[in-house]
Amino acid sequence: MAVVGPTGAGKSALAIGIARAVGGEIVNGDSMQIYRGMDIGTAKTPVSERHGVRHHLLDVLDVSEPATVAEFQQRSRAAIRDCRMRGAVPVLVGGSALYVRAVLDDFEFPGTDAVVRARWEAVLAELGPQHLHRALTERDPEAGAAILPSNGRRIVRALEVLELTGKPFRATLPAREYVFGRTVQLGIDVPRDLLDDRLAERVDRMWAAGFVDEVRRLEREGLRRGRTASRALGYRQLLDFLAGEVSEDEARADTLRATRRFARRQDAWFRKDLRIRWLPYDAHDAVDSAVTVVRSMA
RNA sequence: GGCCAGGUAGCUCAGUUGGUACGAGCGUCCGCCUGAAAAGCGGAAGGUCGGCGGUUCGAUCCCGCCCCUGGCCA
Repeated sequence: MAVVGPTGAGKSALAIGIARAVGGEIVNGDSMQIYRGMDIGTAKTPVSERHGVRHHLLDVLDVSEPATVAEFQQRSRAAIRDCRMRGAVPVLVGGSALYVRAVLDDFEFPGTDAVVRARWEAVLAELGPQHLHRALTERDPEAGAAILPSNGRRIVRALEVLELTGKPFRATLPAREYVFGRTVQLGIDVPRDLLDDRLAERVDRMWAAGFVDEVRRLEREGLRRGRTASRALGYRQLLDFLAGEVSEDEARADTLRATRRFARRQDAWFRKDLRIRWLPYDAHDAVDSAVTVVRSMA
């Protein structure tokens, strides 16, 4: 079972409720909660609120290490298999839509090579995305047509895959088909204006809980050089503040803005997945209905 | 009460020496997304240019009055 929805919708609490009711375990599907020490800013469920439910893939990376979807996919699937083998219901709690899909659906990642990647990135930095896009179109017209000339990141990856595999880069997402049997996704539905209010409160709470100090501490542990972790919501803005580039108030306002934008994007992404069963955010019987679903599949 | 600055997109502000507002950033809405995805990229919708009157062939830009905001002076 997967619990999805925009950030701040209440996924973690619902998932823990479900896990307790059916003898399940939580598998983290959040790209930033996998980092050790990123607690306040990622709204990681404190141990005291986990009610003894086992959590997988939390705190497994150092902030200076990069995270990747492919690696996450492997680890997450391993955790799910492990749960199933022990008879526990794995509950994937997903804030990161791509991560969730990479786990549940038939995603195959063609591999990567740091040297090849670095070379194309150097070309990108020097000549710009338009130039690279022409190079891509020459070698793989379909990928060239599917990827916008302004999107340097995707162009680089396409060229990397092309060079590595010698085969054209499939620039479109695979079909929505579960790889595991008996899979269900539950979405938490929150009206946007209400979500906006909640996110504002959440940012306030983070600040009150010492978010700035958390980032200051992580900065000493190498957050700034962490390719992935340094881009996390709030962390990025606070690093700018600590570097003296913006005021703390600006960092805070910007964090809220970015969080809202993110919530909208994630919501849009999940909405398109018609397999998701949506529950109202304030449904009192959410755990019960989830349990019914799980039982019906057993 | 007087003086100064200002009133242009939801917000912050550009701009037009009078001839259909070239606007920008942010926000909003929508779309794309396969090894950085809490990332990256794109598209769209929004404006009686404070109000009224005058000058003019024509005023957001000129003149008058009024209203509002901020600052200074009394």
